[in-house]
Amino acid sequence: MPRTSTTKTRTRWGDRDGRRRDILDAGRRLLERRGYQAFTMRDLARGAGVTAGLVYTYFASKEELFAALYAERLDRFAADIAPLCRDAVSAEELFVAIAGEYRAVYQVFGRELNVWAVLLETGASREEVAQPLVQAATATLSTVQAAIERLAPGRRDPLALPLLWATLHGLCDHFTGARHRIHPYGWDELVRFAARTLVRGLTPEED
Amino acid sequence: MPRTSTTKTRTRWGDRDGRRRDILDAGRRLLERRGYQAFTMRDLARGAGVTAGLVYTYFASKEELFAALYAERLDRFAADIAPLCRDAVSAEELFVAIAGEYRAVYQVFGRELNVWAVLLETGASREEVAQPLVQAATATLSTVQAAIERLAPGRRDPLALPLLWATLHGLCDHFTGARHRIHPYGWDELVRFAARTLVRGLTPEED
DNA sequence: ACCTGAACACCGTTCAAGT
DNA sequence: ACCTGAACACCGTTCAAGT
Repeated sequence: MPRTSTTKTRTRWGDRDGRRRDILDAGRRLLERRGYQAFTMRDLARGAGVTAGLVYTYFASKEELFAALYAERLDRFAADIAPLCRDAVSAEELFVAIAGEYRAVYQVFGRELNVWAVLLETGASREEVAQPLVQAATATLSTVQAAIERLAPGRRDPLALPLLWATLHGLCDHFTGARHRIHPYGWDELVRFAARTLVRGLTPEED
Repeated sequence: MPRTSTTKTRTRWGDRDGRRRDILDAGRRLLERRGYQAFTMRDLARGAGVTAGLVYTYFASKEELFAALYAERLDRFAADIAPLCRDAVSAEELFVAIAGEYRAVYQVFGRELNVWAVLLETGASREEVAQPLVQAATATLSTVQAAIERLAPGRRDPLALPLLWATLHGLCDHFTGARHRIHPYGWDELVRFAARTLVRGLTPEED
């Protein structure tokens, strides 16, 4: 076939799995390029080579499609940080490394919907939508928890993990948008400072 | 006039200041009751006793109306925390107290648009919209900064304030939505823990 | 059975026409 | 000059009709 390598072979009529992938791929592409706003079901359909109406036989709503994309991304995030958690030599370095990965997720997904916010709001009524998100989040957290226990053998408060997560979230949000007008500090600088401060604050007295 | 006290006197034809207030009041009411989503310009107009079209002679867009409401709320926030900053006896208590006030703001405004995010995105093109927001934010920050200097006379890193703010933001976001599914800790518990951890982490070595 | 394309209800926004 | 109400362009979603 005289096609350039970038041109995908067309999904066959009736290939539900392939079609579903096409839709998710188009969704991811659109989300990364243009963000959730200016993300139209008609654009999505065009990107996937189908009609808007058809998308609704694969996903019940725009929100559920978004949740599916989110779950996929969180799985990749969990896979990305697993080696970091395994190999990190200090809690401070681990925090900084995870922050970088989390920021990439946040820039695409964080603004409109956040990791857990989807869960109950749509999840209360449709458990099968929330479940992959809960699972990815839980897996991520236990990976990090294991690393914390390895790096900080001393007694560690169970509240530490939620606090670290909230801080990470706040830092990402702080650098999405236009904070530059309020303070002049950059991402690297503030994340490093946060890591140092938190590690120091969480380390037991007899340091 | 045989009117109940809850019935406002109708704004006179041509009273631009009164009309503007009516629109802002209706907007605030709608925002607090139903949130930004399900906030319709037609509902807003009905709440203010006017037509949707008229709103656009007072505010250039839904977003600018929202920014105006936000600025008003931030001014109230700044006024609310001023006495807290003046009277606080410890940095930990101050953090907890401010967190409570900030959460109230966040629950209405935080989800869709955050304090600074509006600034540049709409602000780059329309400075007069961004300016009140920047001003309210700056005023708030300097109030807090003064309190920090009073409570912690030792050398204090300038990065502390941005970190505290990001953490606050992250905590609020963490408790807006459905985090309950991931961890069992409550707001009071986690905020208290965050306050203790941050104060400890920010206090110079020779403690 | 998968899939299309027209339609529906609704949104933010504009603007000629009223007073 | 302030204000209305109809209209415009567009959105998410549905559904009869095609293959």
